[in-house]
Amino acid sequence: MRDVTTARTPTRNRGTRRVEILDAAAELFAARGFHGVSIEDIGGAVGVSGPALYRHFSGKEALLAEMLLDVSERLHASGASRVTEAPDPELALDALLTGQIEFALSHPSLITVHDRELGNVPEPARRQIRRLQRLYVEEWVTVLSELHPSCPPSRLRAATHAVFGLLNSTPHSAGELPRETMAQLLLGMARTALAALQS
Amino acid sequence: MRDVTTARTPTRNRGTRRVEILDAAAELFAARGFHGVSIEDIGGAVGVSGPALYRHFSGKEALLAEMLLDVSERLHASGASRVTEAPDPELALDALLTGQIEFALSHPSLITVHDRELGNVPEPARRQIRRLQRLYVEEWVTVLSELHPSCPPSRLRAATHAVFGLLNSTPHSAGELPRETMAQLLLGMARTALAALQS
DNA sequence: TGCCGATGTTAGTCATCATTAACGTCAGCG
DNA sequence: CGCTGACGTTAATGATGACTAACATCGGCA
Repeated sequence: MRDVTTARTPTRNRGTRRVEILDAAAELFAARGFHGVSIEDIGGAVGVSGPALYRHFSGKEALLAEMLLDVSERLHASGASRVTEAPDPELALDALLTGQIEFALSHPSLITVHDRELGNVPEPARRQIRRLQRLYVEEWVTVLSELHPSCPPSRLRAATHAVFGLLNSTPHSAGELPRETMAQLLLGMARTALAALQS
Repeated sequence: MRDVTTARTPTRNRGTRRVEILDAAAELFAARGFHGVSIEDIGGAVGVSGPALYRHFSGKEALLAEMLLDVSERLHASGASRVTEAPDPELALDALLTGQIEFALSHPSLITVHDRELGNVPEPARRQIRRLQRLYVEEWVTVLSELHPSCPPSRLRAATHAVFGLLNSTPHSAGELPRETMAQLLLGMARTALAALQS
C-alpha cells in the first residue's frame, strides 16, 4: 500500500537531496561566505555528513557554479518573458521591477550569493554566468532607453545597478516590515528613483 | 642634510606601514572575501612577506576588526556632525546623502567589506561595530521621521537600508560614469526615492 | 660606541579542509 | 535469488594557511 517513493521521511524522492543541498549551501554561503563554509557544514545542514556531497556534485566549486547559473538563468528568463509580454515600456519596467522584487524577497540568500561569489566560480561556468548577468542588465537598459531616449546607456546601466542595490537591500532589512508592505515600498522607491532619471 | 624621516622610499614614516596594510587588505577582502585572502597575500601586496603583519596587528581578525571599526566610526561621526550643522531636516538629509555618496565613491572596497564581513569580527569588537552601525542608521531615521512624521520607524529603517543599497551599488558600476556624474545621479535617485516615501 | 626597539625574515607547528579510497546497505529488477 | 546502481559512511591524503620561534638589520640615542 505504500506509494512508489518508498520514503524514510515523507517526500524522499529522486533528486530531492540535490536541491536540499543547494538550498542549505545557499543559506550558509550567504551567511559566512564561500570560503567560510566547509563541505562538512553543508552536509551537516542536510543531515548527511561530509563527503556524501560528492555523490551529487563533483566538488564545492561545481556546487556554487550550478547555484549561480540557475539564479542567473531564472532572472534572465523571467525578465525576458515579462518584457516581451508587456504592451508598453512603462509596463515592461513595472514587470521587471516586480519580478526582481519577488525574487529578492523569496530568495534573499540566493541574491546575496549571486552578487558576491562569482569570483569563486571556475572558468567555464563563470563566463556563462557573466553573460546571463549582462543580458539581464541589458534587458533593463533596453526598456529604460525607450522611456528615456535622451539618456546615454552608460547612465542607464549605472541607474540599473543602483536599483538592483536598492531592491537587493532586502537581506539587510529582514523582518523589518511584512513582506507585502516591503514589496510595495521597494516598488515605489525604485519607480520614482528611475522616473527622475533625466531631471 | 637628510630629513628626520631617513627614508628608503620617500615618505617612509612611523605608522605608515600600518595603513598601507589596512588599505591593501581592504582591496583584497573586497575582491575575494575575508577567508579568500591569506596573510601572505596581504603581506605580498605591500611588499613584505607574511608574518611581518604580526608586527602591526595581533592577527588577521584583529586587522579586520580595526578596519571595520574605523569605517563605522567615520560614517557615524561624519553623519552626526553633518546633521547637527544642518539648519533644517531637508538639508540634513542632503548632507547625509552627500556624505554617504562621497564615502562610497572614495572607498568602494571599504564599503563592500563593511557590509559583508562583520560576521568574521571577534566578539568584543563586533558589538562595538554593530552599535555604531545602528547609531548611524538611527541618524537617518531621525532625520527622515521629521520629514515624514506619519511614517512608522520600521518603514523608515527599511527605506534607509534600501537607500544604502542604492548608494553602495557604486562598486558594481565602477567606471561606468565619471565620478561627479555618478555622484549627481545617485544623489538624484536617492532623493526622489525618499521623497516618495509616503505616497 | 654600543644597546634597544621597531621591523623583517625564514623555518617550523598544528589545524582545517577539500578530495579520494575502501567499504556498507538496500531497493528494484532480471 | 543475486546483481547493480544510488547513496552513505569512515579513514586516509595532501594542501593550504594562521600563527609562533629564532634569528637578522639598523636607525637613533644615552
